[in-house]
Amino acid sequence: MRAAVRTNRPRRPPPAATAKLASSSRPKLEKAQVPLTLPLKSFKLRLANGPPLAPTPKAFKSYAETCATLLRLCRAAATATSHAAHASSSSSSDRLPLALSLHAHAVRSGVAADRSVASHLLTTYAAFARAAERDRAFGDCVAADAASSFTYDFMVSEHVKAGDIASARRLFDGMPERTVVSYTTMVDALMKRGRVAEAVELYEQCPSGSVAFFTATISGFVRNELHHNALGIFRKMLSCSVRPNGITFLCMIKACVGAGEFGLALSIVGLAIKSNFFESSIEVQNSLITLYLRMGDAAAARKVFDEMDVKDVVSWTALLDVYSESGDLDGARRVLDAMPERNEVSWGTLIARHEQRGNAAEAVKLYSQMLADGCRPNISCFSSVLSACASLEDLRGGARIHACSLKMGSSTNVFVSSSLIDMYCKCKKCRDAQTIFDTLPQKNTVCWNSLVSGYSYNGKMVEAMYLFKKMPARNLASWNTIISGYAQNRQFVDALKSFNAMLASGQVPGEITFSSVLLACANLCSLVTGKMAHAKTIKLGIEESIFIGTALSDMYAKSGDLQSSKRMFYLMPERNDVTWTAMIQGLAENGFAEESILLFEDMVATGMTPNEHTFLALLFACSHSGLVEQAIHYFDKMQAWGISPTEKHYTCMVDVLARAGRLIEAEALLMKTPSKSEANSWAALLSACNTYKNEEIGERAAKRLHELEKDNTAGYVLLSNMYASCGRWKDAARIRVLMKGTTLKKDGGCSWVQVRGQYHAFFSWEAKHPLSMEIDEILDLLMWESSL
DNA sequence: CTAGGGTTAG
Repeated sequence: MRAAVRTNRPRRPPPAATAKLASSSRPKLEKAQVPLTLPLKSFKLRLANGPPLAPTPKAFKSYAETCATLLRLCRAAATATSHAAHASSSSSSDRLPLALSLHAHAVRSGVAADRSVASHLLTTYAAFARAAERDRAFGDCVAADAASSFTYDFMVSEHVKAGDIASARRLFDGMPERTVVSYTTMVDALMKRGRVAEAVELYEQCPSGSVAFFTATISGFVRNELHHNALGIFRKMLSCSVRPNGITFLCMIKACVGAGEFGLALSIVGLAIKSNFFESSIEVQNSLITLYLRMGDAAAARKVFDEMDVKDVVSWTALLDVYSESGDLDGARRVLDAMPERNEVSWGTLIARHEQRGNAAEAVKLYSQMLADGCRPNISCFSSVLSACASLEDLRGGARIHACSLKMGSSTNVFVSSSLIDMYCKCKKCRDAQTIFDTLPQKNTVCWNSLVSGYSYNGKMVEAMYLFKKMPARNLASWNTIISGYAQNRQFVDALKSFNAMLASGQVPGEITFSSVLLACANLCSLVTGKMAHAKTIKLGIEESIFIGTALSDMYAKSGDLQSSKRMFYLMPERNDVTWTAMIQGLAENGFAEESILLFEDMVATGMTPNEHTFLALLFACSHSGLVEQAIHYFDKMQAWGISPTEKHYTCMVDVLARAGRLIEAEALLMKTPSKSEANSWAALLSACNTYKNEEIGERAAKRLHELEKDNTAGYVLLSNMYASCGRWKDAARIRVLMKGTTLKKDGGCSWVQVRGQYHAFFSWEAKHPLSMEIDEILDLLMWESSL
């Protein structure tokens, strides 16, 4: 069954083309083929007898009309061949020489300057894809003052079709009188290229309006995600008493969906039904499926689909998305298999949904199935599957798709190349990403952002900043990329510097910006900067956002201002699991273990589901306050909730047991740890063995620690300390010598304060601060005073 | 010569 479909597909044109062919081109083709031979033959005969003169104006007119009709027949033959492959190619190829001789003949007999003949000549050459002759015919037409509005309209649209907007615009500007049709063509072309401002200017200049003109403007705004502007145009259109048609309704449903104006959408659907544009248009019905889907009413969407008389690939694909959106990807797959025919959009939808939900492997698998089904991937498809490869760090798969996009000529598309840059960077191939970037003929801000983000992902902040500075244009995402890049690489001071540069540049920060900025403030314990950021969120009116609220509460807690942290937490209009976890963690880190545990119980009481991070914060609280029994209780409870402990949970548990001196239990738990790679757990145990002077377990722990991490300095220090504490000085010294031999340097502690915007750092292993002498003196003084 | 605007995925 599937095999039959597969073999048929490449031969069959896409459904949209079929519909178009059926409605417009095919009747034309038949009309052209029947009378084609007869008049042309008689005309050839007349040509052979020499050009007839046109003695009376009436004869001249009829001769010109004949000429025009014949040229129309020639053109019809040309368009018929280019539209349908099954039309006999021989019949059209001999039409071009005929058209050429007709042209010559028309010139000789002086009818070439006839408006009708001139425009037919033009359209004939265009249909034969003879751009040079077309332009010459147009020039002659203008010179002979035979250029009608249609001629200009036609040429403007020819330039637009060729992608030459500059020429189209020049011609449009030079038109003796601009028509609504040309306004429509220009507005549409500019909108499709994202040049909204220029399009709007033309829209406002246009003195009148037609359905197509208003609809093109609406569609342009929708395309550029300016949905509310689209709604405004619709109102304007109605106030000009221009009646919307099926296409207008289609665009308006899209506009309402984009703007989230569902009520309005439904009344527009009502209007479409009343004016009979609903039943007659499969497209309007298809867009209604998506409308209900976006409204969250899957049942209604399904009902629309079921009640449709005629369904096409688009209807089926929309249904497929109804299943994907509700999370039923298996159901979506069943729809795909049940579809009478599939196209690249159907596959692409399923691939994209899998990719978005984190099923990257499935997305890649579906991609190969799509190829096997005979569908050619398009831009969005490449983009989704490359993102999937990026998250899988699948360099081989990604490179294969890169090769495929190269073959199909899509690799230089900005969407595809941004995904390629991202994919290579995630696979740690920054050089390849850079090469792709360098060879791009035109790049947009997204391409730049991808590479900047790629370098910061690989910890190369110098390169990232170099690129960032070179960017021709920066948007909010660019600033977010560089700021979060610094924050992720723990260069918090640089993150704040970039934030200040952002504000100075006039770019308004967004929620994502603040989450990085507040993270930086929290880690620098820079309460003053954090408060300033807080003030900015209030000014921007985003302090009520759940992300901002959580980040603020976290920042205050990490900076030690628990009062403010709690106030933020309790004032938040809504909280999620992350919010609760941050507060529980904040209390725990500041030593309020009991309060932390109470808050956890509150969280559960409100019906919120704790996640693995919540339990980690809770166990952390217990371990820092020596609440052994509680820790054991919550560790068991966590598993009852269906959350399996990670290495970090085990580390916390080992720590709390070991600190309480329950070394045997701690070691037993550690042996049960599924992944035995967590060196910190063994270090915690070793440290406790040091405190409780247990050499036997201590030596085993040290051995494991050494196996796991040869370069783990902490292990050496702990072991050495343990020997020292037991009085085994020789062993202690041996470890110290070993450390020196491995050129290991003991990691030291570091603390800092911020004074008038300047950071002062103090290291445990060396006195580096230039004022350390003075500081020590003051410290002595303070200690002496407090001892009085 | 009756144009010019279009449904599904990202």
